[in-house]
Amino acid sequence: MQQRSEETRKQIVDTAQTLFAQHGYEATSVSEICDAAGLSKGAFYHHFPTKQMLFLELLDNWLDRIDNTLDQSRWEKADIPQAMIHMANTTKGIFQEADGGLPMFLEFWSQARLDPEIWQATIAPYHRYQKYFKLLIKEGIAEGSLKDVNPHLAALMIVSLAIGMLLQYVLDPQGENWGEVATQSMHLLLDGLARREE
Amino acid sequence: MQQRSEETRKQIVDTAQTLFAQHGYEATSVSEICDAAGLSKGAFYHHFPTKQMLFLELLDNWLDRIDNTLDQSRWEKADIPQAMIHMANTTKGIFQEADGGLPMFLEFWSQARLDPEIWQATIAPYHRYQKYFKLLIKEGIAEGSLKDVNPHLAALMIVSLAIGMLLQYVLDPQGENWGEVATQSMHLLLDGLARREE
DNA sequence: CAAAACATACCGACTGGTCGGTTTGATTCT
DNA sequence: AGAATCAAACCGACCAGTCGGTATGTTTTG
Repeated sequence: MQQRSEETRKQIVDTAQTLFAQHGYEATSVSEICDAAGLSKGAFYHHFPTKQMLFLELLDNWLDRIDNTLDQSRWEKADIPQAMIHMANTTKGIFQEADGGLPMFLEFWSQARLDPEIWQATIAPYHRYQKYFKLLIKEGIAEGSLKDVNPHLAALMIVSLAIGMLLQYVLDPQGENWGEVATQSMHLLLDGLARREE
Repeated sequence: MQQRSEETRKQIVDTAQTLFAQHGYEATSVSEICDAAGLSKGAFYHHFPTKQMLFLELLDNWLDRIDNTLDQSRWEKADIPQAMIHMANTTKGIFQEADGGLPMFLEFWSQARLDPEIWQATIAPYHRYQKYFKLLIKEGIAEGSLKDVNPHLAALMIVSLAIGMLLQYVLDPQGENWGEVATQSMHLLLDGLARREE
């Protein structure tokens, strides 16, 4: 019993993931998901209270995968700048992890920005990343590998860069080798653009 | 006669701008726009072929205003880094220029990303900005105020930063003084984060 | 058998867009 | 001047279809 139930649930999630990525959240109807999954609407609403809740599950899955990817590159590096560069390297994986699903997250979020409940679910992880990098930079300053910059500001910058690149990746996936761009950007950010007097 | 027509058209555009910003693009129906504008659906479709086309007009208006804002800070420059910082200063104005309308652009774009025609209308200005900054950086390198970095890459970074901050501004307008953050970030980007051996 | 799992038929609300008709205001004709 | 004319501007009832969600029935499973 539980066996079949879980399979069905997984089937719904997987199918929805694919269709959302393909046509977007709004453009994909519950009926379409059911048809493609070879199930009925009854089955769908047996497993999920609303379409939104199904989506939130997808969102959580994705955030979890990001967290894992990010944490992995945290521990092996002794030096903060190196850790940051390594993180930039993993960006490509994060891009692909979403597997074309990024636009749908964006769409969903922009739709649900007025719903307080959904709003919390989306903004919380964002603040988490902000704090994460702030801490990282503080460590870097403490260990002397980074300048004595404003950690909060620097963290905002890094998050901005990440978000900006994610968005551009969505916009134009083929236009650039975004994984490479992420890595090089981190180097550039660490070194600075302006010529120094020597 | 033409007098009235233009007033009506403006009325539609203004009302739509407000409602889209308030509730989003999809969530705002044509009927709602008509009601709020004190007009009929017939009037609406007399002036605009589709809801999408009305939106594209709003988009164009906004892009024009950005271009103007950006170009203004271009000519008084003495030195490329200074011009870049000055541009970062104007970011705040660009944020406010959209006046709560940013989410709707995002939503619309994420919805219409599969429509080739709309796609062109949205991606073209984006590429324009990329080239604009690339050129700026080349000039900076030529005049010796910038390091000999990869101009394309640096331009991508700046655009990424801008996009990322725009998005975060949308996400959390009150959370930070984003105008100030933009300015400081540009300084940080020019100087770099990493401590130099001296 | 009871409860969970799934299917089917259906609902009410709402959508963008259409269409035949009416109003308006400037132009032309007498 | 004033009546006739005509096209642009505007109205609003009305599609044809979609949507998320529900109520009720049927099958499967422990």
